[in-house]
Amino acid sequence: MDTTTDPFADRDTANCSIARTLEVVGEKWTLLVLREIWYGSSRFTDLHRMLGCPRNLLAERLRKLVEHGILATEPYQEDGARSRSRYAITPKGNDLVPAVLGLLQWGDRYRADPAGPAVLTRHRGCGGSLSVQVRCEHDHHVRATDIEATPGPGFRTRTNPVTKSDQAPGQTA
Amino acid sequence: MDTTTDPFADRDTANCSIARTLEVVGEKWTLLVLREIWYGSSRFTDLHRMLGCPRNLLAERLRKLVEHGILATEPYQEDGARSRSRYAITPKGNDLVPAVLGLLQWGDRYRADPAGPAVLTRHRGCGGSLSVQVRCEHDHHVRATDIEATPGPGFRTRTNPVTKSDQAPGQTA
DNA sequence: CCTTCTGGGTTTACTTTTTATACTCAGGTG
DNA sequence: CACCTGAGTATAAAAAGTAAACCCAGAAGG
Repeated sequence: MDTTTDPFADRDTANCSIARTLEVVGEKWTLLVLREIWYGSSRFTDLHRMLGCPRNLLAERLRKLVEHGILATEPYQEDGARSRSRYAITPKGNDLVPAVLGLLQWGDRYRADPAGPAVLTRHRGCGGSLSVQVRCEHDHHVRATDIEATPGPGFRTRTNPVTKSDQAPGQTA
Repeated sequence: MDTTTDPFADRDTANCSIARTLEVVGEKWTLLVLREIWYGSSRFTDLHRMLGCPRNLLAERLRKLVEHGILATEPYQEDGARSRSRYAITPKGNDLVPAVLGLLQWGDRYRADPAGPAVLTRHRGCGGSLSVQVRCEHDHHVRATDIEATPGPGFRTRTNPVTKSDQAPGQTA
């Protein structure tokens, strides 16, 4: 590792989209709440029964997911009952599917039940089983070892809060 | 939701590959440790400096990742120094790339710096930028709303710990 | 041989999250 | 009016995370 010329060695690690995503969905239960909603639950009590998590945490997680526009509440009414609200996934929430399916795929490969995966995912209609893939814009399959990370437009170093194109290399700590 | 015929309504939610994956990599800092290693760090001190996380947590996370075969330690030696060990990602660890890139992609879309993503990922060689995609085995692009989940071979209900075709009902716990 | 330095941790005291369980509140039903 | 249900709040105890000090092995200097 050449730390003197690698711009990453001095980058501002707080400015990271992985970290920012985890700030929203990285707490315990959050991704599992979404899982249950994808699997068909939508009401507080159902989510609580399926997850077995503390009720206050469930309430808090739902609030945060709604705040961030990943879930939306919509009113519903069972007859002979007052109107209540339930939780539905939004398109922004659905954009988390590749990430979560990536976790599912890894778990299926390395940590599934001896009998096999508990859940199979299929393309509705065509019925084909799914996989999460990394592709480049020329549609090549990209293996982990063929990924190259470079500074983007929002890149910042620790010492230089904003990196513009004419930026001189910063010094190490 | 028809809870009387939906097998998912009574499924054993603990038997889930998403949950099992999160047991390994779902704790705070774990995925960020992997991020740093993908970005090029490998030594304890470098990881600690980049992440700014508590040293004991870093040690614990590294231990767990090694235990699970996601990282491996390998000895290295700078001259005039004793041999130490550093951390390298394994193929099993690299299989987490789609999931993590999924998180990155979501963060880039919804929570990036106003200037744009801090980091660009490219296909080495071809240079094309990357995307994480869900595809079916017939290579169709699959949108979140076109995903269907069905019970797989390891499927269990709460009341039936193991679901085989001929299974008699067992007791819980 | 003794002291100091460095990388790679461990210990400890403290704060924040999570957990479990009890309680509340707004309608609707008998 | 008492009671039930879904959807939460409140609260106390346990677990996880944090910050900062401490430790240890070997190399280097004196």
